[in-house]
Amino acid sequence: MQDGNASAVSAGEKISGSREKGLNRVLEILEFLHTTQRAIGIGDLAKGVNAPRSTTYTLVRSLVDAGLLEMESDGNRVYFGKKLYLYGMDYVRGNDLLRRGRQEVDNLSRETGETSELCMLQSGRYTIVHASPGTRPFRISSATGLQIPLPWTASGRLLLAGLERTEIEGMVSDDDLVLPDGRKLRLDDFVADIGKAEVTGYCVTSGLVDAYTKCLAAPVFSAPGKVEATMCLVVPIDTSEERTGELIGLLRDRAARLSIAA
Amino acid sequence: MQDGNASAVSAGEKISGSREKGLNRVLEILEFLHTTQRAIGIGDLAKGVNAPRSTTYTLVRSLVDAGLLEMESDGNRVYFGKKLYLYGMDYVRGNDLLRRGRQEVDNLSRETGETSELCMLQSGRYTIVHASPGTRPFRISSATGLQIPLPWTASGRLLLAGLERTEIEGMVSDDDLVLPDGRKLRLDDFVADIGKAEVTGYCVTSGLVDAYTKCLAAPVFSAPGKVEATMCLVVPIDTSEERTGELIGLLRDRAARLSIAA
DNA sequence: TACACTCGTCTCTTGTAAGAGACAAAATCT
DNA sequence: AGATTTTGTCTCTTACAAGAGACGAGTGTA
Repeated sequence: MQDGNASAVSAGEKISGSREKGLNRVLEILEFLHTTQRAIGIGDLAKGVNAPRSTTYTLVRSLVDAGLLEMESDGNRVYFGKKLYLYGMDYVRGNDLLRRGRQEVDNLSRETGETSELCMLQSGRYTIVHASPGTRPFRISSATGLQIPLPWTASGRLLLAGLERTEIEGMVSDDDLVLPDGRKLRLDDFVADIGKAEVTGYCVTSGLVDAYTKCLAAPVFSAPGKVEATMCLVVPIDTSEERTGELIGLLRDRAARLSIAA
Repeated sequence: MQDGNASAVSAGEKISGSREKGLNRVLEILEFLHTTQRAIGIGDLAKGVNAPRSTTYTLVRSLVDAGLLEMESDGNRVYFGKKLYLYGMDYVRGNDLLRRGRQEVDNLSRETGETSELCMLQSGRYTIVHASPGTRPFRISSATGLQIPLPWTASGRLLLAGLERTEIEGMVSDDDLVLPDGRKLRLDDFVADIGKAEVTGYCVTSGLVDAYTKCLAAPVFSAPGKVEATMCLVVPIDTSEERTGELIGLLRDRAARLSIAA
């Protein structure tokens, strides 16, 4: 059953090397475009995923023909195509949690004026699946699809609830424990946080991703004990105790509502 | 550049036959899931795209590991995965026209109460890229991602504006000319319709897809003369001349607004 | 006008992935 | 309980795709 199978052992990378399977090349291409977030020339693409140029041309042509990628009007650079958008919408349609979660997040940020996000694990990485900006003058950064080390976030602590310590270790690299400001988190503390978050049913982190915000998160369950996603609010770090409490209450309420129809 | 290259020759299908490239198999799998619109067992999937079972298992595993597909909780059936959703959102972000088009369509259907759609060509096929349902008691069918023969729609007539007759023939099969009620359209008439739509700057079709609706469409240009998309409204066939005229005016206005910042 | 790039296409070779098929275990039917 | 189908995994062969590299055309820069 899909357990820690050989290939899933994270990085791997196998020293680049020889004959690579076409499909893998394609997966790398897609992932690369996801990180660049913009159209890119085929030559650069080949460099970026370090694949041979000839191969890259062939694969890109297939993908463009299939509509997964689209050629920019300049006839050289490529980026994601309509087909991927359509498949993505299919995913949304087939996924109640995501569809309703997006809705709740949008509501929440409109009602509170704060930045709100829906987060999930995506192949072992913390991922912001949907974000709604809030109305504060200074924009709190956060974009859909962004991937962040689990230990930097409140949501990360909730998403790992119920996992064995060894499993957690497997999902968190040493680099992940180093915060943006250079401080290093101890794994023991992180594991302890996870346990605490599980029993309290929410999690707050202050000044982890940056010094000026704190992050409030509540779990969304797909089954008793199984955390499928989190909803969170990103607020200024000097938000009062009182308001923070209110927001957490609201957040937990909405997250619970989402949990119902798993 | 990219002109009618060998592979693009539509159907092809090559009588199924022998060794198929892995990537192609994957593309077929994705397309198959797009048509079924729901999770499906791996065995059935193999049948559906008629690929060997062993191959299908291998490919599906790759795709699941990569997050393009997700395994249903029953551990057998698969459907689209979060990665595809994220890539799809990347596409939206990188595509002004789509982003603003979705917005306009939502506005339009809210303001008029009618079903509204944004349509584009997707590898030679007419595709409903975004749809917003409208408030009428009877739901007019139309789903995002739906693909319909070009001659059945008003939008189809606009999207082919400016193409040579031979190009049009290449994009329309004989089957496409047969309407849902069995009537057969003459290709000449269709080509004539396209020319007419181009000069009038909008298009109305009555009772083509079904007997109870008419379809109003207006073109969205990405460059002078180049129709990139259409916006359309689907209304009851007995809508008065007067209201139809109003709606067309509104539609053309909004479509023109979309055309500005190509 | 030479020089140093990158781009897109082609050809040829060989390493390897697609596929056939066999298998045990699980699920489903009778 | 036996019969029948389906599921997931494995092995082995060979057809063929990935890759190396050469080529001409295009672009910039010294």
